[in-house]
Amino acid sequence: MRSTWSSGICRNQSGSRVFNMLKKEVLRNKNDFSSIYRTGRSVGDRYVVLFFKKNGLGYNRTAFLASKKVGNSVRRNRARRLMRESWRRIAEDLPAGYDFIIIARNTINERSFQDVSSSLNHAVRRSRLKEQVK
RNA sequence: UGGGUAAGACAGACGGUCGCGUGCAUCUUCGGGAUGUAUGAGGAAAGUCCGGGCUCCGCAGGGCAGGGAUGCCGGAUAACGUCCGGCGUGGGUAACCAUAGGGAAAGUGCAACAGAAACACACCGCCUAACGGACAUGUCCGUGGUAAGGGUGAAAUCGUGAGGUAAGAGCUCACGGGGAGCUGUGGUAACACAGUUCUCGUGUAAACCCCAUCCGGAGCAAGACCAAGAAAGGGCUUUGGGCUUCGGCCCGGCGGCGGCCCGUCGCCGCCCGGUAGGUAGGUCGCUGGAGUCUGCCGGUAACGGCAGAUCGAGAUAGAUGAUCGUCAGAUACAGAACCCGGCUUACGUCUUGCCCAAAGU
RNA sequence: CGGGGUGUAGCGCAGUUUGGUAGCGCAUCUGGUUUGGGACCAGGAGGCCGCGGGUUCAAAUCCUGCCACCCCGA
Repeated sequence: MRSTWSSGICRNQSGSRVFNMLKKEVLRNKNDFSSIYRTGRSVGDRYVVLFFKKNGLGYNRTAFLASKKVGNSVRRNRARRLMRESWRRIAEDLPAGYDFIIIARNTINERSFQDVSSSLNHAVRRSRLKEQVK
């Protein structure tokens, strides 16, 4: 009876599915990465940098990166988890057919979920993706 | 109470909501979908410093040289450079801690600068008994003796006292110190203690070396398989030499087996780009093992034996997060990547034993 | 994840094998030369030899732990 208690957040009752990241929505090919870096657009904010580009598919693909500049593996994992959780809450409002790369800056250390989430929201707003769709 | 020292434990818990990996079951539009359920990082997962398992190099073989590692004794272990218990040495008021700790009377090398001299020494100093010379009955010069004193140095011939002497010297003696040999006692042994004989110039082997013991190379990106794309074609000629019963055998060449030899395995002409590998993907390897827990027994201990119970990650751009509440308060170092045993390094909280100091009873 | 290498003056490098003096080039500073500058000439300063222990009388060098950077392997 999950749909009963989660009716406010989950869209099962209203017909659309719950947002989960499927495996095909993970960006992993090396050529796609260099293509996005070369010809895609980018938006930077205080804690994250967002790259994006149209991919010609009917769905979005996303990658979360934290380089060694961020810190050791614990800090890198923490950064990616915060970014992924933030992304999960806004991803279904984004237009379909894009590739995204979300990169952690080293300022992300010691930051709370609230900080990272608002930073990522700010970056998405500045990217004007939603206006482009309209 | 303060300081120190040793050993051990934990690594927030519980509940609500959303989210993630994997196993299993069911459904399925077969999609790396859905639902349910179980489970889901560490004491160091780290550094990659050692030791193994496993895989490939055909087997992992022998000898030699060379190289590497270890190095008190006994034990533990699959093994170790690890661990345990002892011995010696050093440090600390103590509890306790550290210890690459074999051999320098097998040989070679090195010891800068300073200093006269660093396997043997005479610069200053002391003496000149013996020998030679001069003046002349005592001095000077030569020659020679001397390591007690000065000075140099990290290090200079065992220390103190007495005898002795021309002056001195383990030259002699007393006491003390070091080393080697022998004997005895205790101990499995390292070693300790006692006696006795001889002896008294250093350090360095984390310098070469000697002695004893051990060591093949790479590493899961090892390696195996699957399907896909692409290529497996042509020419010159008779294809290492010999024998042949046409199966092969002997010799030779090339290559592999970390170096050489032995041994062994594979291959055998030339040319045309000239050979069979390369690219990206998937599956396996991939977690049940020197496993974990409990009890009993043996052992000072490391550890071992027996019995019972139990299954606790397996990702592949890489799964543990977000948020709310309660507990007095809530966290440092930090994330499995083939698997184990250690070492080292990083680090929060708590408990216990012991030592020192001060005060009180 | 695994394998290998390098850290010496502001920069680029010797010296480490065989332990005792830390050196070279460029840059920098001072003086000379020039009307001035460059070039040239002469002189000087600048180093806890990546960090911590150990061996040794003595360590950049030998041994042993850390740290940082770089390279290679699908």
